[in-house]
Amino acid sequence: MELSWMKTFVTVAELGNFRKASEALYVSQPTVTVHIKSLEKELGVSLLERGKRFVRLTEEGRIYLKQARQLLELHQEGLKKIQSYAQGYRKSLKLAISPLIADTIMPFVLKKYLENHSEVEISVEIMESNQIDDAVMSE
Amino acid sequence: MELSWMKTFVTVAELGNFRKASEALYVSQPTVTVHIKSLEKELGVSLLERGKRFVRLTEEGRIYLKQARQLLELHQEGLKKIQSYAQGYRKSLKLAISPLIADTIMPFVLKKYLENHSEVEISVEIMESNQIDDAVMSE
DNA sequence: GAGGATTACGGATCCCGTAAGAATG
DNA sequence: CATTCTTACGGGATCCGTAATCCTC
Repeated sequence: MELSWMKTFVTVAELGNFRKASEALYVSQPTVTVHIKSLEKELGVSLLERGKRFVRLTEEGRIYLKQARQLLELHQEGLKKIQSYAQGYRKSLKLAISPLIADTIMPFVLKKYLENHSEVEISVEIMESNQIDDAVMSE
Repeated sequence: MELSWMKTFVTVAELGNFRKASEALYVSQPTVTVHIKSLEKELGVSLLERGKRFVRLTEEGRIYLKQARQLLELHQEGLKKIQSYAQGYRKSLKLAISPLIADTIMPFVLKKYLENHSEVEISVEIMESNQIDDAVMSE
């Protein structure tokens, strides 16, 4: 299942016209036909009713349109999320430290850090040094 | 963007192992490698950290895993919804009728119908006969 | 004949599996 | 040398655009 098929379908549904959709998506008209057919074949239902001089959604098409929109939306969100993260944005930081450090150095270091990174959410777990290795490995 | 890549990724993440994933998905091991690489390339981030003797999610991977799961779930729901509909299940019925009918025949017919189809949700719109044609055409 | 969708078709690309390679323990 | 992931490679399928066809106005 190819997401671009859904995008094509949604575009056709919105523009009500294969040619306009092909222009909006910068592909040829036959490609639109093929995308729609592929989608219909994979779903096993007919999504668009090809009238004489118009294209209309079938009831199945109307139902699936909602789904496809949600899916594409979710996908876009995912892309955004993952890429903003990759660009360096962080919102949480997990720390595992030994009891000794936790009582002595850490409070001071943490205070300093948060002064400069107030947007970062920090969670601290206190455990023995020899457990930290495993904890990190197993995330 | 191919949904099967996400499926492969989720499977690898769950099984923590390319080979096991390949067996679970009934594909060869290289195919798993390729799917993951394709996904990583398209997202522009590294999802899995290939250790010497293990495979682990990167932070990006952890974030995207949630997304991918949601997306696949949504997709499954969509398939189910559309196919149960195609099998004949209906839950709503829209009617457009003229004022005269609405006052005379319709109430009786509707009552009868609902006695036998209690699961169907009906919405009635009253409009002039000559408008009904256009309304149906434009859905 | 203009406009819009489908079908036909050819070349480029992609996809998957097999085989070989690399790295680890 | 057993296990596991990656790279190489070849044949088949797929994908897209151009061109031709169909159909309606």
